Amino acid sequence: MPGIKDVAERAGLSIATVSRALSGKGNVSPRSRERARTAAAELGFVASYQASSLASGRNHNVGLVVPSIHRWFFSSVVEGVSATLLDAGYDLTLYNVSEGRERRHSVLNDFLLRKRVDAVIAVSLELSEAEIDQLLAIHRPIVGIGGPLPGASTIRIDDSGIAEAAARHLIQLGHSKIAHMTGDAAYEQDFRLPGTRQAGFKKAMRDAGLAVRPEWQVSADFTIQGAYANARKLLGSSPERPTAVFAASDEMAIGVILAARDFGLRVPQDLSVIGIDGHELGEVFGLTTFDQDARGQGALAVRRLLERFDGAGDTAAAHTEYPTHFVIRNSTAVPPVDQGRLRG
Amino acid sequence: MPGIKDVAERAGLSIATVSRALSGKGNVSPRSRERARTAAAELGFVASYQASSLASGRNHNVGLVVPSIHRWFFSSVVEGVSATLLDAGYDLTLYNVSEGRERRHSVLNDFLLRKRVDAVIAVSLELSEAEIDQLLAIHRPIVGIGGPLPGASTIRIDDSGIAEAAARHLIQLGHSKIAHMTGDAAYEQDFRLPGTRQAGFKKAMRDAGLAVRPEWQVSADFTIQGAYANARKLLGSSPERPTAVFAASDEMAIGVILAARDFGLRVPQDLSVIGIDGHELGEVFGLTTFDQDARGQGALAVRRLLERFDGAGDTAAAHTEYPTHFVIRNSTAVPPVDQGRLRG
DNA sequence: CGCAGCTTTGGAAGCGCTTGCAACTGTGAG
DNA sequence: CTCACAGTTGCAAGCGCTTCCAAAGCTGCG
Repeated sequence: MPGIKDVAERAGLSIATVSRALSGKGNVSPRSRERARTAAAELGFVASYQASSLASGRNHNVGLVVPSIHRWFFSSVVEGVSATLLDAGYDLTLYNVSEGRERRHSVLNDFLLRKRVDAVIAVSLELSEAEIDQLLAIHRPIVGIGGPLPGASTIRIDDSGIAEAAARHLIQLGHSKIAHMTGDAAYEQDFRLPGTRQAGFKKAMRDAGLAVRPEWQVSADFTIQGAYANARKLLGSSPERPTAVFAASDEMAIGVILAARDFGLRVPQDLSVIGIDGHELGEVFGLTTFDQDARGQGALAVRRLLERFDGAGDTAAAHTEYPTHFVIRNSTAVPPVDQGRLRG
Repeated sequence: MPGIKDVAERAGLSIATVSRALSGKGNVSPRSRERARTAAAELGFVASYQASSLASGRNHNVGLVVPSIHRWFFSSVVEGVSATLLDAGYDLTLYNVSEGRERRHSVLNDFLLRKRVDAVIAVSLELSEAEIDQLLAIHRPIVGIGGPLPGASTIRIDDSGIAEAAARHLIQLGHSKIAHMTGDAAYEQDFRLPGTRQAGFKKAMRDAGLAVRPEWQVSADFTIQGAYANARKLLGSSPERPTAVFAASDEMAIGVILAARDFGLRVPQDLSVIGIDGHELGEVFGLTTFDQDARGQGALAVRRLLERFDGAGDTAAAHTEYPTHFVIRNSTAVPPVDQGRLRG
């Protein structure tokens, strides 16, 4: 395995010059640069990351902390982060902390702190102040996606705003009996997102003078299967059925649609369903949704960091509201004619 | 940020002793060990990975190369690998090479070769001999999951065997008009998996004396939406319809089920569907499938590597066939009574 | 009481790079 | 023709650990 020394010998240059030539930093004559490059290529030399990290303090490695890898949002963010990082020549160290607080704790302490990553991207993870301080203390930029992260830069969509708009869309179609499927308490703890979206929903309802019926506020774990199970309860047991469901994620909206089909309810004729995400499956189900480009959010987070590394960016924590797009397909329509009213 | 020197001073020991005490290697008196630990804890000391890697040659980091992060199989493997690695105190460097050969090439060359990872886990990736040689040349163990990897250890399920068993299950139920949804050519190139499963299917058909009709051999990209689109063509256009579909993955099987529903076909009364995977969504759709524990495969791959690191394992490439379980739910049943035959 | 043989300890030499510094080269202006 | 200066280059000092080695401290047995 060739070292820089071998390259230097072969190129007839000093180690220092080779280092500068290959890294592009410092002044090197075109001639030397060319020689160094050729020699390196011929030997198949690749600089040892540990050595160069140790010497330079830069790792070319960013840590990505996600609460799960199975939810659409998270895997999409990972994809965006990964692609952008790879393009820039950075490694991605993935920390999947799905298994609870304990793992999360050990990740933060034993892994991130080991001076191993240049920066941290935390997705939908609410850290305690102490945890953030720890992270900030090691002098590494942090950017948070999809969750509040006091003291760090964040990228978020306007959760309450689009939730409100989603609900308003249903209301404007004429719905008044609207259910909301929100996220589980387990998620609330970390992400606070369920609450935010729910708040937007409630605001829209209140503004329209509509009642938020507690029995129509259901929750699930953000998965299709979880939402499916609970939507069956919602649609099967209520003496009166909602005419529309606003789900806090596309996966949950799909679960609702599947449950509706089980009961012979047609979407959108009998039941309107709206989600949030822009999941690839939305097309199959004709799902009306707010498209939040999760990949793009991941990519943006990385670009932000790269700017910082280049020294261009300012150190101040910046908060970006990532734009979303309303995608109307055919899972939402005017409510069915009220049977009771017809009869009366 | 405290260094080992600070710990040594505080503990009243030499740097060498502290290093031994904290790493657990070499003889250190219980007293010194205790002192070193306390001092390290008080200072919040964590050894720099780059420094210790440089000095020891061990990185405590394994590279995981996946072709995508969105397919069920891959994200499940990532999950299993991640959890097991984290438990063992290792970092996971993720290389998502979804964007084609070029990216793959650069990952192999510029990233993995940088002496940064202690081992490589390649999922469903077929590497050229040259690429494998390169990997083996840097003296790092490689284990492949779900794909052939000549020269490296592999973990695979019996693809052709379970495909054969799946087809046989349909045949034994009485089906003779069986379609097969296989993977795209794009996947074939790297994974060879579509072909292997297809071979199993064909063998079962041949053994039963049944014809493999080319127009019922369809393919998709392993996604629900891709399979859905092509299943619509299959079920909609054929003059004669198959009574059963064997899909090479659960996600594709689900796509088939959704397409069937669009045509008013009941599963399993009108159409039997069987998949392979053990996808979480299988339950929602009552999908009969072969459960391959993808998480478990990831975990096993890591355990294999850890054994090697501990020096216990032998260097020889080992091939493990990972067990699968047949899960019968209610997407498969006897074929519908043949209308033509009734009339005749 | 002495010594072999063990455990425990610290000194110091790296691991393979980056980079500050000083020396050296070549250029154009004076 | 000389001098100042910018562009190049190499030397050598680290980066923060691990680990070899030799020295020191113990133990127990003859």
